[in-house]
Amino acid sequence: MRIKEGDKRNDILLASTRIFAKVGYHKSKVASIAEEANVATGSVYVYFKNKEDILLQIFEELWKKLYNEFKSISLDTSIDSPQKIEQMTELFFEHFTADIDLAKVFVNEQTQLLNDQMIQFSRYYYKFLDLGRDIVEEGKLSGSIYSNIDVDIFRHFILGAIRNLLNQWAVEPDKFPLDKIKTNFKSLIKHGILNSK
Amino acid sequence: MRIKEGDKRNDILLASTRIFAKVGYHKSKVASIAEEANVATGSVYVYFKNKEDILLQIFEELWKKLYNEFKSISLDTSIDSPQKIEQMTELFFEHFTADIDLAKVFVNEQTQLLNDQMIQFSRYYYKFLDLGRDIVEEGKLSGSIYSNIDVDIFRHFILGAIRNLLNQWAVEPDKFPLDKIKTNFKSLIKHGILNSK
Amino acid sequence: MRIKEGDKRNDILLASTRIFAKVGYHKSKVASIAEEANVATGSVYVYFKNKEDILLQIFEELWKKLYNEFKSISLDTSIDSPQKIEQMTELFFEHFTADIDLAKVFVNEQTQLLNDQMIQFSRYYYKFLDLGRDIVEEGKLSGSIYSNIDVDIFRHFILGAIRNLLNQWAVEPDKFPLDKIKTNFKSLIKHGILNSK
Amino acid sequence: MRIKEGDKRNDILLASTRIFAKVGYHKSKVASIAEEANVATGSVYVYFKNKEDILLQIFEELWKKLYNEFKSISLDTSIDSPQKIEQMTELFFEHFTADIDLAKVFVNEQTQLLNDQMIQFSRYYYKFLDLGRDIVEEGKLSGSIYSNIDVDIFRHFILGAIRNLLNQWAVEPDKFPLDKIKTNFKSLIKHGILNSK
DNA sequence: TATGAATGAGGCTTCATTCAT
DNA sequence: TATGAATGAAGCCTCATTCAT
Repeated sequence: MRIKEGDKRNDILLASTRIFAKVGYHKSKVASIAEEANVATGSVYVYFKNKEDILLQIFEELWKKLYNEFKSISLDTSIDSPQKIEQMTELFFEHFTADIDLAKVFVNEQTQLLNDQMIQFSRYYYKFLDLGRDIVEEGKLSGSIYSNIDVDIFRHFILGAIRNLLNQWAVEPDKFPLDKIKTNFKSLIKHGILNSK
Repeated sequence: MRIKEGDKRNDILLASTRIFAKVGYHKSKVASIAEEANVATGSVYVYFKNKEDILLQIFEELWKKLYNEFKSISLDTSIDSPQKIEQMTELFFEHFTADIDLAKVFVNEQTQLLNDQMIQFSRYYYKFLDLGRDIVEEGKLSGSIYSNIDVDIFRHFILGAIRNLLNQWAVEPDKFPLDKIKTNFKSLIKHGILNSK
Repeated sequence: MRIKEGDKRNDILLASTRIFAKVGYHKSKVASIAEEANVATGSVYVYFKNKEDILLQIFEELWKKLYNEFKSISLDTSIDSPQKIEQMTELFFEHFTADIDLAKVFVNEQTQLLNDQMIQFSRYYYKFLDLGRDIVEEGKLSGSIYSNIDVDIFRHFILGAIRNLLNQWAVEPDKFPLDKIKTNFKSLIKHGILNSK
Repeated sequence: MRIKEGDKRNDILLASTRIFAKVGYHKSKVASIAEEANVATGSVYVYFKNKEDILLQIFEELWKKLYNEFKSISLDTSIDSPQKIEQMTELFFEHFTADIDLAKVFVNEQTQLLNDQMIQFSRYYYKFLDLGRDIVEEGKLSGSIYSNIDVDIFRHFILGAIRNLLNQWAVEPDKFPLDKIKTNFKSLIKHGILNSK
């Protein structure tokens, strides 16, 4: 007996994340998702338009949450731009390492889906990207960040790097412990590799 | 008129790269590949075990070439480690921007394939990664690269960043001109974002 | 209007028997079976693992029925062993001549399937063979059957003979009327051909 | 280097018999046959119209040989009908037990092929059957064989029994040693099972 | 005759989606 | 809403046969 309405939709989202993480979106079967969610196959179509819609909704929820968390950092006037980037990075890693299946889905499915379904993809993702831009712009203006850095390129630089490190962590958590990843990541973003001393 | 040996296999590889780039591996149909290659459907199976094998062979050829090109840079004793990294980056961008379809396939399909078929995936990729490690180690020893950088993490940091930038370039070449990407990328890798004045 | 449960599975079994009888198992197409059963192609796979499974299930049902019918004869203590053999023969012919398609499938497909899928083949067939052995052993002990007859050989002797006669009847029913077959068969089994006067 | 012409055709026939015996006619691939025969795939079609033709030719050679061997027995006036049947039985077993692959092909493929290709099937098989009829008729006339036996039915009775016993021998030679099969078979044909003492 | 790469029709099976209940 | 049996379009792959050499 379900506690309240809406549970079923969420069960399906959670089950899908698990299944997508395990075998990949294209090899996942709607029937398996339904089974994993303890729901009838047909019920999936009560809550979602089709299989792709499930994936889109996973990303919708993901970016909605991330955007909202990031927004408060973005609006904080007590810290400077590089600190904001560091906090956002921290938050980003935290969010995904708390849910390894979600991390795998993000790493493996977002690029393709984005290329295919640019129009329908979560607006929150684009708003999230905008937040990033604003923060970097702010840093460039205040002089804390190199002024010659292209904001758009930097955003995709950093996202790509994070994504790949998350993937390595998800695949081999022992070889890539989170602390080490985060420390190195922050250092690389801030100072690069050159020992300019 | 029979075409001389070897051509058909290559025709199929080229056609597959085009098709995979356009619609993605999973949505590609073997029949479409055959048509694009001007070959009968069955001929695909003369040269490849199955559809996945085509993708594996694309990566085999890709990494074999890249590894060999990178090896000569790696062995060059006249340049230091940061310069090697810069040259390798340059070569990497060149290789993929010369073949936008190959770039798309690399960006969109490699991670999933690697997760699924770790064992069968091109050994040259792993040898390529090893080259990268050696160069960074060398730089750390010689003092030109920060000694606290973890080599494994750095390799995946840089690869992820490049991959995502290649993707942006492939999707919106006008918004992400190659020169701008390369300049920014090199600067970010070398010095990071902090304006240390 | 959905048909009540159980019907579709049986429809498919009956349709398969007809199709297998007409063109042989290997030349039968799943699509034809589905059409003959007034069912969608995919529905076949709701009830059966694959095409071979249909054939296995046909034999499963066949030998289950035959075994159960034979068991009651076997247990009857009011008749002696030769009479039991006669009754079983009678029943055997009856069962197959009542369903000529089933007869054809039995005649044409069982040996190959048995050689290929010994493990999955109906256990009822082996239990049926055991019943035959028990009856002959019983006859040998009571003295009504030659004691020098090897039971295993006799079982396969008689089965082979019946099978081939069923085949002739199925192919040319006019040339091989059932009564004649049965009379001759029983006589041959009992007394052989020698006119020992 | 081949010794003489005609070898290749025979190589293919022998290879086919082996392959058909091992996996069954329908599951045999022409390419496998060619490989087994050390011949190119295309060469098979130099000597045979198609795959089915190979099977037909195997049976053509088989029944031609058997017919010729049986004819001399049939014409021998020094032995009576039951003795002829015994000799033919002996010959039959000898022929197949000398070539277990041929036995398997005979057992598993003849019935289906006969049902499908009645017209093209070896005339020698029908002539062989005729020999059998003549001998039995002769026995009935001379009084050595029960006069109420139907010749056609008897022929198929005996062929079916032999075929099934050959199959058992081919599958489990240890459980069904040839001597035992032959002794029992002859006894059953001659006297049946009833202990009429 | 001999070859074996090339062909492409065809079949089995899968699985997202529907719909009668 | 919820179900899950039923659907049938679609795709991968096989393999008998051909044919240019």
